[in-house]
Amino acid sequence: MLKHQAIAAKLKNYIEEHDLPHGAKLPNLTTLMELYGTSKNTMMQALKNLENSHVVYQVQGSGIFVRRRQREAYTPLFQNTAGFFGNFHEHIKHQVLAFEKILAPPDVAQNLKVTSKDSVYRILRLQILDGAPFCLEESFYVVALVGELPKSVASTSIFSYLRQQGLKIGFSDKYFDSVLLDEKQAKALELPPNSPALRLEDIYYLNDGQIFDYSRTYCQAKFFAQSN
Amino acid sequence: MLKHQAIAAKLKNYIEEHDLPHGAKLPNLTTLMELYGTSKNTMMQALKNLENSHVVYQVQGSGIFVRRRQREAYTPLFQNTAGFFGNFHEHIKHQVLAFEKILAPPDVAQNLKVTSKDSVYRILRLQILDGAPFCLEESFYVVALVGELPKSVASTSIFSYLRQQGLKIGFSDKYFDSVLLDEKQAKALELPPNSPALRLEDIYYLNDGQIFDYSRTYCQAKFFAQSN
DNA sequence: AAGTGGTCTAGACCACAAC
DNA sequence: TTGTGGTCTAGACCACTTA
Repeated sequence: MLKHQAIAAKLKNYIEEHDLPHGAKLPNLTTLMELYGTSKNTMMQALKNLENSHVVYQVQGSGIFVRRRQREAYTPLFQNTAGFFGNFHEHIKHQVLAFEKILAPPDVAQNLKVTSKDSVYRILRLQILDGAPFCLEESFYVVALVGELPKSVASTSIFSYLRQQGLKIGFSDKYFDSVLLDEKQAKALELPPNSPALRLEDIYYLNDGQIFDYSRTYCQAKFFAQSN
Repeated sequence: MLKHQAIAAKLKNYIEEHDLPHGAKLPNLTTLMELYGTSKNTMMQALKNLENSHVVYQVQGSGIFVRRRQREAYTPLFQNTAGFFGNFHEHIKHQVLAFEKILAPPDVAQNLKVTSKDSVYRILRLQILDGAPFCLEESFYVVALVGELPKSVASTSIFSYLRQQGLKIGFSDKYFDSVLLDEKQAKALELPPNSPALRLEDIYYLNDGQIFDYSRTYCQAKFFAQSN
């Protein structure tokens, strides 16, 4: 763990443990630097992390203050630098509805930038959070890049497995809009048909810029995002 | 303009002018530092900007590469550090459907953290992009914080006006989910009733942590966001 | 082993806010 | 005017990739 991340975590903990209210003033930069035994640059970076994750806000010439958000029940759209549902992986269970190796359908091939003669894994899963259906996810992995996948990985975190296999996951493009669920989707999510839902499309790249995963996720959750 | 921002802008320009493809390798860090006459830290910061705005990706031990996204027609959910629709303000026209000073309705008062005896401006606007309805926005401003607003500001950028008046706008919380449009909303947006749409709720804070604006926006656009 | 990105430091200097 | 956050630099040292 990097030093600035460790410092950010400590400061965040301090704020949560002491339950500091919105607007509470923290010690000034110099004091924080001494407190955490670090340089100005590193302390600033730790504070920037916390600013980006809604924990503090900084006002030039004035001070550093605690930031609290109003609604706690919303799901963060992006968890810091982790991917979608970064910190939620632990709480989410997967029910595998389909696991097959097929030739890439045309639209999938296009998104993965492969030909329709290339093999992909198609995995359809229901994500379950606290016992209730949360998201319906259909994902496609390029066999040539991820290698052979045992069926058992589908019920856990596929990304963790791939990382263990030595794959270097880089970054992703995320596209989303609002749609009506069709009958099948609604049924899987235990919602009435024609319910509105968020559709999220992800294109995941390896470290070296190659696309290895395309996925479509449907969910009705309420999301939260931050901006400065 | 900060040095690292200026450098980021130049490098981005260079990539676009030369239409470099996804995966094209850029000069190494040391070379870039010399090229732009700056220090390692500042160059890294410029590159981080570009990484966050999807222009490049960096691979430790390997190099710095051009990143291009697949779909260009999507609206960025967050434009760099600017707010929602940061760079789009110029292209958006506003059709004012309501402009009134009222006592804060209960739900609005709660979101603004004021009492229902406090006055707020209620402004209902249709945002028009390239001649077509794009978003329907209902926003509430705390009179005690923003002062008297001339009705004419509603047809332009209210935030620009407030900044001119000396208000320091700080940050915002953004909540969103997917809903069905009711008849009125659909009609305003020229969509069939019961169309699905994205609902975005924003709570805007001043520099000093006070809430001055709460707004609800409905739109059917396709959005784009990035993650690393 | 050589090359490339990434983190951290110490200190100079700048910009804004509060008094 | 003083205090506070914010930017930039130069250089040491670390971590990863490539060959």
